[in-house]
Amino acid sequence: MIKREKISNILKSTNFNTEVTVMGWVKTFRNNQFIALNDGSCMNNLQVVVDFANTSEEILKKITTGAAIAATGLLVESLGKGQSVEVKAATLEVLGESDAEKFPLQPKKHSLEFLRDIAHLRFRTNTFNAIFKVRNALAFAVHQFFNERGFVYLHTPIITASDAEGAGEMFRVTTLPFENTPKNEDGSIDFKEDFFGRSANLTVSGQLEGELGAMALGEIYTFGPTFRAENSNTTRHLAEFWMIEPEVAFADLEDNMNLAENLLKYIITYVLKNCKDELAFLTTRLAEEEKSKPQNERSEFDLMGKLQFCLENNFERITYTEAIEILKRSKPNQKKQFKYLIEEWGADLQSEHERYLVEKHFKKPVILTDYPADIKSFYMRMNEPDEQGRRTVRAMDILFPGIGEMVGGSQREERLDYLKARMDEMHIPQDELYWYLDTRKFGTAPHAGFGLGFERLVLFVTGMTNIRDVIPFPRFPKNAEF
RNA sequence: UCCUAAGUAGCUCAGCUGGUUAGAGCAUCUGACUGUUAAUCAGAGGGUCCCUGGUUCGAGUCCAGGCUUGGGAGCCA
Repeated sequence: MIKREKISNILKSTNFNTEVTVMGWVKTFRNNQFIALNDGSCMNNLQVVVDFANTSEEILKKITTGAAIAATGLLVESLGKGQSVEVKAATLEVLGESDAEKFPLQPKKHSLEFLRDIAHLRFRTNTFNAIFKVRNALAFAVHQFFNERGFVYLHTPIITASDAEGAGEMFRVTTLPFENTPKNEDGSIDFKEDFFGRSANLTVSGQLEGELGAMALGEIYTFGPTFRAENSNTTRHLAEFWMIEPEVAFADLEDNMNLAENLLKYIITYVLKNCKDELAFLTTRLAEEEKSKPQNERSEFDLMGKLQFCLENNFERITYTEAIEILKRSKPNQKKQFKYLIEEWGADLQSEHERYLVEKHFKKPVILTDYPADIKSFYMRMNEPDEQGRRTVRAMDILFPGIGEMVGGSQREERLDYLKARMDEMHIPQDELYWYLDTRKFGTAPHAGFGLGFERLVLFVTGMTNIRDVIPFPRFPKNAEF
């Protein structure tokens, strides 16, 4: 194929009157003369000027929105106002036609709901072009951050046999037939006949395996798909999502919080530096959207301002107990505006409470630590009971404005006897997790880690509000199209 | 799963207290124009009113059930 010039390069070029070949998809064709051409290399379009008097009617008719074309001609300074350069097409080839009556994208605003229905084509819009460029940059920044610090990128399994983690409903993995399924004498399914010789599921977290790696490699992280079969219908849950899970040996909760905060700030800095056009576009997009909201619901920062603010300020770090005190004294609690009123220590925080802390009280990201043991997982390190005998664990959740829980993590319980006691208490079978317990038997050490929901990060950075719009092909209840 | 709103042309939406042939803007098609920026002007075509039942002389409109979607809640990342 003829070597094409990327539009991103051409728009920056000043090599006027040289011949170039460009290939891309037609956004609009105005006045039978002007093609707005996009090849995905950047957000902006290149104007290709067609000499319609000397171009066959047959070709002109095929230059429709969505068609793929190749154009060769001189790069010149634009005569028109909206752009600095343009290509005067000497030859024009239609690579792939696009029936204008059937192509669903028009040169106008489409609702995000409609675009979700045509997720296979929504990449061709400015908005999704920007979102997936930013998503890519975020992913790259994650790897760069950890690589610079000597972390090992560990590939934990996607299929797991343990269903003891309690992190949520799991998708079953099986090759057993749906009919005449082999049964045990008691009528239950005989998984010995199944592919793995036992029941298997898609992973809900790589943490336990990650800990095994950290207890030898020192510092590891995972970054892969995660699956939850919860019937969650919200703007911040997916059945298939990507999670980043670092795990660090010889680290406590303090180190863990520092790592998470540094990671988030590093990534945001990277994107501010490397995705200027995309963030500028998304900032404008969000501002437009905010215009339709009532004044009191609009945010005080625009998207860029919000990201900048996040970098310039330390995340607020408070304990659960302190948070409860703040919430108890808060106006919405005293005026009984909360749906769930905060009355006593031990209550799980509802999202209205988290939002109050983050969006009203502190107005910045908040790290909540030391939750009551009763509402947290078995593997979190137990604190000494306080003077009132209340038990807490060394957990931390990082809450972001508009997103809620972005990060959930903890210092891990490294003391074998404590861990076993907790597992018994929570009815987690020790024999199934013998391999996990082995790390505490042989050379146990303090360690800590967390899980960062990648799509939630993309939401925050792009200013989008529905998690289904920041992953190419979202999976959620009743939907696995594409 | 619960609460709530919605589903009408390719898209966004109007359609009153049930009434004759269901509308608009954009898109599409045809023609005009030709340095346009979501081009402009004139005309034309385009409908399983989400599905299944029911009430009624008559249902886009009312009732019941279902499906899907948006928003909120729960589960969580």
